[in-house]
Amino acid sequence: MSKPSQTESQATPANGAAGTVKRKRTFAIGELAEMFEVTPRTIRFYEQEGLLSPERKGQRRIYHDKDRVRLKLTLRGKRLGFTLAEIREVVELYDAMPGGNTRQLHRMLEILAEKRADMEQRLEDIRLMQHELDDVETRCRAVLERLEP
Amino acid sequence: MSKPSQTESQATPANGAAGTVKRKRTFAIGELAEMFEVTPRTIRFYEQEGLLSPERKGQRRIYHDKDRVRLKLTLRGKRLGFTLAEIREVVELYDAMPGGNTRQLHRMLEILAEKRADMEQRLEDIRLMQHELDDVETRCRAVLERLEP
DNA sequence: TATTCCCTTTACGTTAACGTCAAGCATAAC
DNA sequence: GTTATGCTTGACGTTAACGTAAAGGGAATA
Repeated sequence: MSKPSQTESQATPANGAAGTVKRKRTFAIGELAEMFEVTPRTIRFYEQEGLLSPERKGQRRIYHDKDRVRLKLTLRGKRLGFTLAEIREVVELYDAMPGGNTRQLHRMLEILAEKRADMEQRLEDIRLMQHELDDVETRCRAVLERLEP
Repeated sequence: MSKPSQTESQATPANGAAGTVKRKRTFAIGELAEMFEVTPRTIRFYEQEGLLSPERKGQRRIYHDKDRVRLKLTLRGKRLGFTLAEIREVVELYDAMPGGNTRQLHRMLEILAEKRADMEQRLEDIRLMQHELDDVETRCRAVLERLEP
C-alpha cells in the first residue's frame, strides 16, 4: 500500500536566536515533504485540490505551522481511506465555521455524524480483521509445530 | 467514498426441502452482487485478479459459501484500505497453507505481523480522528449556541 | 562568474479498480 | 416459438492521486 509515513519525522530546527531554542516557524516545500515522507508534487497537488493555501514569497511557497497541521490531518484522513474531496469538504466547512451561517453549521454536524459512524464501522472492521489474523496465525503455527519439532 | 455495503444483506433463501429451512448452498453472480451491494463486474474483476475461483456449471459461475466468505473478507480488506494485490498475497498464502513449506509459513507469519502493526496504526489514526471530530463538533455547537437562543 | 540547489509551472503519463457498452448464449416464462 | 432475463466474454473508457519529464528562475556557493 505504500504507507506515506505515520508520524512526521522531526526536521532539525535550524534557526532561533542564541539560546532560545525556538521552533522554526516556516518551511519550504521540500522540508515539509521530507517531514511527512511525501513528494513536493503531492503537496502541490493538495494545494491545487484546495486543501492547502500557503503564503507566497515571490514565487516560492512558504508553509507555516497551520499548513503543516493541515497537511498532517490530510494525510491521516488519507490513511483512513477518505478521498481528497471528502477531506476538502470538511476543511472548507471548518474554515467557514467562525462566520458560518446556521445552515452550514448544521450541515457540518451532519457530516460529523456520518464520519463518526464511519469510524465506528472501521473499528468494527479492524476488530474482525484482528480476529482473522489471530485465527490464521494460530493455524499457521500449528502446521509449523507439526513440521518443526 | 461510496461505501460498498458493510454487512451483507440476507438474500431470501429460496430453496430447501419441505419444512427444512436449509440455507441455499450456491449463488449466481447476480445474487452475490446484490448481497454485498457491488456489481457483477466487480466480482468478475476480483476473480480475474485471483481472489475468487468459483465453480463453473457450463459457462456460468457458481458460488459456494466459501466463495461468499472470501468475497466478504475481500471487501472488508478493501474497506480497511488494502489493495487487491495485498489481499491476494494473503489469500494465496492461506490457500497454500495446509501443504505449505516452512519458508512459506514463515513468510506468512511475517506478513501477519505487518498487518497487525498496520491495524494498530489504524486504531491510533481512528482514535485521533475521533478526537478531531469531538473538537470540531464542540466548536460547532458553541457557535450555534451564540446564533440560536 | 559559473555551477549547484531548490524552487517554479506546464503538461503528458501511469496505476488501480472498476464502469460501460457490445454481441451473443441459454434457460424460463408467456 | 419467441420474448425476456440473466448470464458470458471482450474491449475500451473513466476517475483519483499522484509520477515524471521539460524548461526555466533565483540565490548561494565554489
